[in-house]
Amino acid sequence: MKKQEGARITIKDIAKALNLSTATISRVLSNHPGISENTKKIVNDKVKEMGFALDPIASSFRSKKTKSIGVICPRIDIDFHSKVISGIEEYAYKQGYQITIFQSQDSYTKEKEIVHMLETSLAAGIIICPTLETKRYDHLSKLDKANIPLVVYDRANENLKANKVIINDFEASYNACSHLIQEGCKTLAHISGNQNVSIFKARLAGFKAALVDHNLPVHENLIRETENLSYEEGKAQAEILLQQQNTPDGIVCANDYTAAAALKVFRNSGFAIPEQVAIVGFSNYPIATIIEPQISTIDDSAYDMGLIAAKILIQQIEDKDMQVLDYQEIILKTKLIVRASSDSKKH
Amino acid sequence: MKKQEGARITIKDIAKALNLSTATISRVLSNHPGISENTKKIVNDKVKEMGFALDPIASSFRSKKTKSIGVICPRIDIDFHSKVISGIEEYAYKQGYQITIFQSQDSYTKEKEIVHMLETSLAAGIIICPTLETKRYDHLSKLDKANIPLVVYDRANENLKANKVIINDFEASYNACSHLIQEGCKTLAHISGNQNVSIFKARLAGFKAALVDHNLPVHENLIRETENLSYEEGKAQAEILLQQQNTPDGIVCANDYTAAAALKVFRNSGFAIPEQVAIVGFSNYPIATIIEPQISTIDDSAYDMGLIAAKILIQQIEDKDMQVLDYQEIILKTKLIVRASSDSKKH
DNA sequence: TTGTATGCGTTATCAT
DNA sequence: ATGATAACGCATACAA
Repeated sequence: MKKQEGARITIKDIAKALNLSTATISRVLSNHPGISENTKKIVNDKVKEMGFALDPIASSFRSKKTKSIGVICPRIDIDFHSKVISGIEEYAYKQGYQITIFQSQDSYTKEKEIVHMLETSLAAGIIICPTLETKRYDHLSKLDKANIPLVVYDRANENLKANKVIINDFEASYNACSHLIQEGCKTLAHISGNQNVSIFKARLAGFKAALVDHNLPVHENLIRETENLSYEEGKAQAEILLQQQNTPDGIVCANDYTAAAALKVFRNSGFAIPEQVAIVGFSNYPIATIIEPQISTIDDSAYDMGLIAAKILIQQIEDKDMQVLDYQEIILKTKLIVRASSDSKKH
Repeated sequence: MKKQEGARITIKDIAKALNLSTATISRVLSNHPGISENTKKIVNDKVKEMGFALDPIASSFRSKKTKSIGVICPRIDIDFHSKVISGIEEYAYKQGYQITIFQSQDSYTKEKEIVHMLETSLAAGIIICPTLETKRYDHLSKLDKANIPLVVYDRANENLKANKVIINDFEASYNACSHLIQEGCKTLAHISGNQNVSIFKARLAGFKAALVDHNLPVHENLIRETENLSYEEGKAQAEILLQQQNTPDGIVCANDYTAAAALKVFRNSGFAIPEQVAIVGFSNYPIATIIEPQISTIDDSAYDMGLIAAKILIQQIEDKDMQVLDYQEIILKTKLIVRASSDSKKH
């Protein structure tokens, strides 16, 4: 009886065609040792000839291993996260892994739900940027027991023991502030992000430390917290700064949207940028080079962060037996990019 | 003998605990008709009590169906695509589907490779924005035979028979141009995208049609094609426009980056915006409201596009039996957003 | 309404 | 170096 039209070609068909056992075919296909070069060749040839491909589902089912990496981020359509994911995808694809993406919408409940689902669906590993709400980490720590490797990126709380890929927000912000001081600023302001989030706390701390180290006063009234670092919030806070007695001559912003907003508010009020007020942003968004004057900023290497997160995750997936003893913590270098908004020489 | 610690709970365990057959458990779990309310209840209770969840891999293996939607786009870290994907993810997640993401990097070869892989991995369906290089569509049309529903978004070639979610680029561009004409512009320019791509062809065609319909001349020397609609290319083309005898008093740009560039070039050369040159962009990028003056643009409803793509895909996945006869083509409404760059009244 | 039995395609164990 | 065969967890055809 002829094989039904359209039916899937299986390992059995290859075995039959070559008078070999399915075991041998399987071994060739997964590069097991102890197969003669000759059979390797004839099997591979036949596989190509018949256009055969392993059924990844059957394979996963039997081996209890998948090639699928779960990625959880607050939202995909935020520039930073989409760049990270782009880096993850590119590396993972080359290594034969697929990435499955989830948006937590910054909801802790949803994050837990997604993690649990990935656990039961046998994800090979998980890469996550935890929500702003996440304070407890049980759902993540228990992945260890389930033998699912985990990498946290960007928002890495110190209470969570896990592999981490982060940037040194403290240092980056310290450098940004020091740069403004070197440009001659004396009265410095900071437009900050949500202070419940470690990275924004670190940026504020770096800002303050730079002031202290350079013997400049910390003006608490010039430290303005925002919730989401949106352009609108930046505008509102910049307007408050404008009304202070001690108007700042330098502003370190926790992202480029708020930097753009501050720039606009101060320029519209007649301040020369950077002569009277110098401004530095954070993250190197596209707008930073489109705004006039162009905004000095910190390159946060989002793409690299994704690439490296994928790299250490896959390394752990494939070295599962060899017991990785310590969690890795990769701190990526940031780079201060000086542009017209803070560079008196260029202006 | 006690069940081994850490071993997965299966349907069998539930069956044993309740003195029912695995078939019954399976039926309850997949909501089959013809199960008494009573057994439904005791099974569901036990399932909760034991913290059981179906093994999705085993389930897929057996039923030959997955809950995984493949999404292929040129790059994730492009604002438009990340918004579309965000929409896809949100809808799909609610319906119990996962999305697996791939970047084609605008390579036709890679696109084919990915599609083929999704075919063998039994994707429940595929959502794709084809590459700029894609001219042949065999790899996509044959998904029909494999019984994998397909939805194409944004770049939908007329040669490809498939479900499509697109915007009316012709109309959007026509409206943008007509708007400038109503504002009093007589000499209109267009900074266009790659003319091998249908949507950019349509935007140019819409631009021209508006001119013709309003009895204005089409100046071929004022139609400037770019490869990627980047800010830099926009600048270069704007500078060329500046040197023409017939300097334009209105520019329709195929995206907001080139619009921002044109705005900058013309303003730096002493032109008043919008009084001497009015400008309209396309896509409503974040920069459009940050640049000064703010840029008029077209809202391309990227998020909705993703949402709807997911919706019609899942509908087809679940109605597979009922033979969807025709391909759907959804054309989303666009909206002209008038801002200072083209609105003489507001200025 | 429920139970029995089979097999999906692959990998892994044990043999040879 | 290769073969025979069991087993993974579930869904379904068929039986009762």
